[in-house]
Amino acid sequence: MVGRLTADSIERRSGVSLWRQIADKILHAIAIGDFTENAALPPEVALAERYGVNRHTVRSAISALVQEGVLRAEQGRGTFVLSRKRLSYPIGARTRFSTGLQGQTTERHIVLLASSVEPASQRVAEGLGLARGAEVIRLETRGEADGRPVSRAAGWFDARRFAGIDAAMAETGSITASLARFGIDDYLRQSTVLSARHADAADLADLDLQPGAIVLVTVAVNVTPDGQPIQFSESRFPAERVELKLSAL
Amino acid sequence: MVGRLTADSIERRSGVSLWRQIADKILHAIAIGDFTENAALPPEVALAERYGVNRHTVRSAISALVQEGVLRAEQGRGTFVLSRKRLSYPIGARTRFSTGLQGQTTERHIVLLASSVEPASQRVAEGLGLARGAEVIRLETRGEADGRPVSRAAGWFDARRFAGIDAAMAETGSITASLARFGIDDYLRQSTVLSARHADAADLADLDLQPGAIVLVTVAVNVTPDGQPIQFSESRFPAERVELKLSAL
DNA sequence: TATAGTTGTCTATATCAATAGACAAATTTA
DNA sequence: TAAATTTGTCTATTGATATAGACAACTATA
Repeated sequence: MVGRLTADSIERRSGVSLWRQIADKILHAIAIGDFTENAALPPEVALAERYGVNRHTVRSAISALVQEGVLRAEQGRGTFVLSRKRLSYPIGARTRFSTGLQGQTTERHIVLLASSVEPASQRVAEGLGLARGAEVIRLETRGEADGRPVSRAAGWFDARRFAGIDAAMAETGSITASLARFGIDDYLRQSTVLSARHADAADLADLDLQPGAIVLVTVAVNVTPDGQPIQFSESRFPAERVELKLSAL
Repeated sequence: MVGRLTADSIERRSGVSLWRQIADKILHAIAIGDFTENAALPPEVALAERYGVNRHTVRSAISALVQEGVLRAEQGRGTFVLSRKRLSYPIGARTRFSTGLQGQTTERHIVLLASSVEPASQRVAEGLGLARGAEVIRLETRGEADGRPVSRAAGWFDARRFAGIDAAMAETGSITASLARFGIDDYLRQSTVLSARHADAADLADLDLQPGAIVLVTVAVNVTPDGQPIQFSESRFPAERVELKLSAL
């Protein structure tokens, strides 16, 4: 029902071009493992027939994916899959960036892109249990695994309790390690709200995506084991490279 | 960072038309509550300027949303928001359709669209702990709340253990009630894998969506309290109407 | 009752997206 | 080597997308 390169799923006049839709389908098929690495895609004429479009339209889709580094086309031979399956990012009671991707990647780390002190917006204040306008520290981060961006997040912390967490983050490259410096040995994911949308210009730049890509968005609150909110965050994941695995909390 | 009608987020040559991107932005802004019901949208010229596009392009976006029933345009007065915020669909250890939407809707139910007996595919077999090709019953369902489709799911059950569950489902309109007839008083969500993609033709028809819409996809396994798999399912949710709230398992 | 502000309609033009067909170039297979 | 298969390139045409400008129609307000 999902994922196979099925015929019945191309929409015209949708505001999404046919080549983009076909590119998305190929990406999805690769992501769920329909094509192993180095496998050959069906020839262009076959794909065109399957989707009921012109061969040139299929070529547009393929060339976009070649551009993205997902496929490699060889004249006379065929078109081949380069990239691997989607990463499976676990979300649970103890959601941690690095440990979650162990086994799937050889290397991963978090980069601190920017930090600032600002008054809490309505939703941040609610999430952290602070008064609206209270000072909070915002950390803008990007998660990378094997050299590819896999997440882009903003995290907010009570400025009074966590003064200097930006420096700690820059030094350690780890939220968990930074919180440890403030006496937080353990923390739990209290709530996660999930949505999806098209990537905007910022996402495209931050996550190295091509226009038209989809991002998964999580808005979450982390708390101490006794239920005290310590972090409010909004994270964006490239849907073509990451799926979220919801594990037992 | 997210959600406001921001200027910096329109991509050209993306395979997604500008009017579709703007329509998505407006939908998102409504969904996260930037516009309350009956609120007026900024005038077309203002939106055009904000996004750096022609007024006619904004009009295309608006007319698509009027078509979808999200907005109402009145000549001389303005354009107004009709629809409410997204439903928040809870996913946790005891994910149940009806109870999860209580409080947010006045009415909700599940419609059985089709059922069949078939050999288990690789992934269904893995999910249910059966041999590949073992007989399974597939139930195709649609969840509706206040008359609007909010989910479209396929569920698979071991045909030997749950023979007749299709009839029970048709009669009761509830997975929980149907399972109860087979002695399952309680069941837990064991795993959920989440992804997002553009809606395909089937989604458009089933979920009453417009072309270009995004769907959230969950693939889940439900087990008895002692860990025995009883249901494998794949559900699709319209991202413009539903967000997923991951609660404690 | 003017006037300003807003949506609705029309014409025209340029660019992107998609189709159609033909043939070249490279590789594999018979 | 010849034939079949597959990707690459080119020309031409059509329809959708986007821009630009002008003005009509309607509403609210000064």
